[in-house]
Amino acid sequence: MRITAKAKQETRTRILETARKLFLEKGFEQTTTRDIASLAGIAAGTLFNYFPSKEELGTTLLAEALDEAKTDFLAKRHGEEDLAELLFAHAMAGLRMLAPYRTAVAPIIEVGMSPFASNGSCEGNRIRSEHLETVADLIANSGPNTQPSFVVMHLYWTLYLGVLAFWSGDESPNQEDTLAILDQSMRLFVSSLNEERVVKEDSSDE
Amino acid sequence: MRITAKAKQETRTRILETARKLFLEKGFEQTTTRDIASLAGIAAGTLFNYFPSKEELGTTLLAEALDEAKTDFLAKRHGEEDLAELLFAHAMAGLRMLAPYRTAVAPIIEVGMSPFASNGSCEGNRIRSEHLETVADLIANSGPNTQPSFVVMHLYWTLYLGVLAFWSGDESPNQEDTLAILDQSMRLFVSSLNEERVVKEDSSDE
DNA sequence: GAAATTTTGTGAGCGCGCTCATTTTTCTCC
DNA sequence: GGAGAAAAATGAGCGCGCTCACAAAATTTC
Repeated sequence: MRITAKAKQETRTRILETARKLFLEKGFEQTTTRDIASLAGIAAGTLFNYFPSKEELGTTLLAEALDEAKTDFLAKRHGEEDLAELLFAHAMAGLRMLAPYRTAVAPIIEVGMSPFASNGSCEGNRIRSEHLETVADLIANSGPNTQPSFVVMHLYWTLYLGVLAFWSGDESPNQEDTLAILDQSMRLFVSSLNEERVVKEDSSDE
Repeated sequence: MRITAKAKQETRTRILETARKLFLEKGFEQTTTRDIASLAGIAAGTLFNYFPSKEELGTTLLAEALDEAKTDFLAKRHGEEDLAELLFAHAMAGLRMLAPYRTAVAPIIEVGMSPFASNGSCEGNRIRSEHLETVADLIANSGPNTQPSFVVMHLYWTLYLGVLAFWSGDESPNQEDTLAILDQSMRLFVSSLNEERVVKEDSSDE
């Protein structure tokens, strides 16, 4: 049992590494699952014993990178900055880790993480909820209003995806235009948060 | 030549009507191009003489609805309201016309109108640029700063897509939650516009 | 260690969107 | 109206993601 479990794990990572290699080499859509399978030394169907879809293979790679980014971010001390700066740093940590995939991620993010209900990628959902959880924590630690509404969180995710979309196609040197958009998006988000706080205070009279 | 041109037009609209019917009946992804073709009385391949892709068939339907919405919106007088209200009304006009498609649009919008560069649907691009053009006009007529930056327009499109995404899955009665999100999004956008105006005024000193 | 059982691997094949060589129809010109 | 050219329709077929009936291998049971 031990041997088999280990072998399975090895196959899984071999598939992941092969997929990463090919996605980066030829792009996500130009890489076929048969390509990945044959280069990984397994049958075409076997790949789907390990990952339910090609999409999920992609999101798993992104999730790995973003998990690492999250660890990095939480390891650093972020004591005195204001919320907008924290959110900026948080998103930047993710972009840094995703950097190698930048030009290849668009199709993966587009359908794997989109706010449209259709999406069913479970790794994509995990990425979203983990990211939003961190954001909610940062908000909670920054002011009196502990629980941001789901409307606000939807707004955040919209803005974040907009940044990712821009970033994935950003042709400016070192993607510096992305920094401007990210900065503006996060500050805008914080201001909408503050507005909601005011509204809540108002309505708490009744 | 006349006769053929007319026949072609008829076939084209028959395809569109058939597609609309089936998309609404079974959803976009559950409808195959063969379904559409056979119900429209043409061969499978003929469909692609009229539309380059299934995706384009979908975006064409949306574009029709949104064109009509635009006409409706521009016909009404919008004299005294402030910019946020105008933008709200503009977006609402679109949502009203898209209403029948609400639960079916997600996959079409997701890939046809997404801000991700990958997308190549030409009707989708037309929808975006027409919509943004109207928005830019509304902005221009509302204040001194005639030309909003492309960063701002990107932000607008991000927020608008976020609203569409929410709306397509909104389970609240009459999608009233969508109204709240739309309102908040548009007001947020306007406030970011004003911020940019201030910044521009500041930097115009140098 | 053989038999039974469970787990894992396999690849032929399905249905999809879409292409393209070919056939069929329509138009043009005398 | 018949010959030739142009336009349009056709459907067999491709490559894709993915499934599934079956085979092979590993594990458990005796």
